[in-house]
Amino acid sequence: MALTENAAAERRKVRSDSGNNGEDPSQEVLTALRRIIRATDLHSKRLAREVGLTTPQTVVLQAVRDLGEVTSGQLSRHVSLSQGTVTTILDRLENRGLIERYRSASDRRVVHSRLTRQGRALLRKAPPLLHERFIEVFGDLPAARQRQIIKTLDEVAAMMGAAGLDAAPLLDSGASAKRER
Amino acid sequence: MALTENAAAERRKVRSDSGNNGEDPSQEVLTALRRIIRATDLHSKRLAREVGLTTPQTVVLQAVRDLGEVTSGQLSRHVSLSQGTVTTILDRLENRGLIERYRSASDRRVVHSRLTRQGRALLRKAPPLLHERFIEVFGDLPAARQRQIIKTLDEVAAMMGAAGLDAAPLLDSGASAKRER
DNA sequence: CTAATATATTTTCAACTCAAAAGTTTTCAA
DNA sequence: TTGAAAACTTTTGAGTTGAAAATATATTAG
Repeated sequence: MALTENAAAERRKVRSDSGNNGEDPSQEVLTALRRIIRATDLHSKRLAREVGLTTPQTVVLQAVRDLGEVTSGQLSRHVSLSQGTVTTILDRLENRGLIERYRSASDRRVVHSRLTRQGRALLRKAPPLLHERFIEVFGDLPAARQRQIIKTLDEVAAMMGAAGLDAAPLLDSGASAKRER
Repeated sequence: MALTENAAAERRKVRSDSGNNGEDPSQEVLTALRRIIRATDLHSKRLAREVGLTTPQTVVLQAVRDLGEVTSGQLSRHVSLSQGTVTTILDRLENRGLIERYRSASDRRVVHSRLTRQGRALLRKAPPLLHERFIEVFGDLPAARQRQIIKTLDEVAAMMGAAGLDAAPLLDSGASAKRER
């Protein structure tokens, strides 16, 4: 009996809900993410043109700098990219003489990477990995707001199932313990 | 005395030199974004395996459904992808018989796309564009928190320069001089 | 009417990305 | 010792991505 009225009421509620086009909230998340991803792509292409290094190349190069003699597996976990992806990026960096690769003497399966002099020099010119406007605007926010944003982004990453991937490498910084081989 | 003006300079000074231990907040944003982007990539690959449509393909297909007879330029703006990208995705969808393309009779430069029966059928199986876990967890959050998250993501997108990028840069010459036609 | 210009799309190019398969080397068990 | 299994890395295959060049068509100035 009251079914039709309930349906009508529900529709009315949905339609008048917010100023926007009655979008499902997940949809809005998706749209926002797509714009963020596109912005990072555009920025990366611009860096490639102006500085000669894309964002992923820079991230990997910095990781090589920070981790020292490092295997591609460690790199892969550190920068959140698959092993194959890291290999192709290292290929390019090696071809340009920015890094060197060599097999470990003790275990010839593993391949170490390290910066060359040129890689170190190029890295000093430090291409900014985020849009300048972002760095500027973000840096002007109150510290509390900055933390909120980071926390929200981490939450979203966790909700998307990205949590476990970097759990292991947390040891990287602390695992300087005793790893004798 | 110049202290207030040095705020910006101080911000920039926060670049750590050799091991970036200090965890500059921008760096944390970058890391979170990379994990989010990776999660969306992984999800897209999984969809491709299980449903036969990647995320971008689904997004474009849905846009064709929602916009009706649509040009690739309109699609490009609607889904936040470059024109060339949209073309390659439409190529794939067309090859599989999910859409049709045909030139406009009135202006033969423009190409319209529309769903085929099969495209419509496949869309009804609606592959979820976000990780199920995300949809579930996100949906359980209070509505106010959901809105906060969306607002934060939109803010981040805007800070990265992704806000009005679609239309504006196309009119680079003359800067919005209005001309009667 | 013709040439220049503008508009819409596609093509080309280089890079990124992951999964899965393939290739090496090491370790371990029988 | 000899296989088999495990551990690492690279290769392969398919798809996404944007910039810039190339095409095709339309519009406009002279």
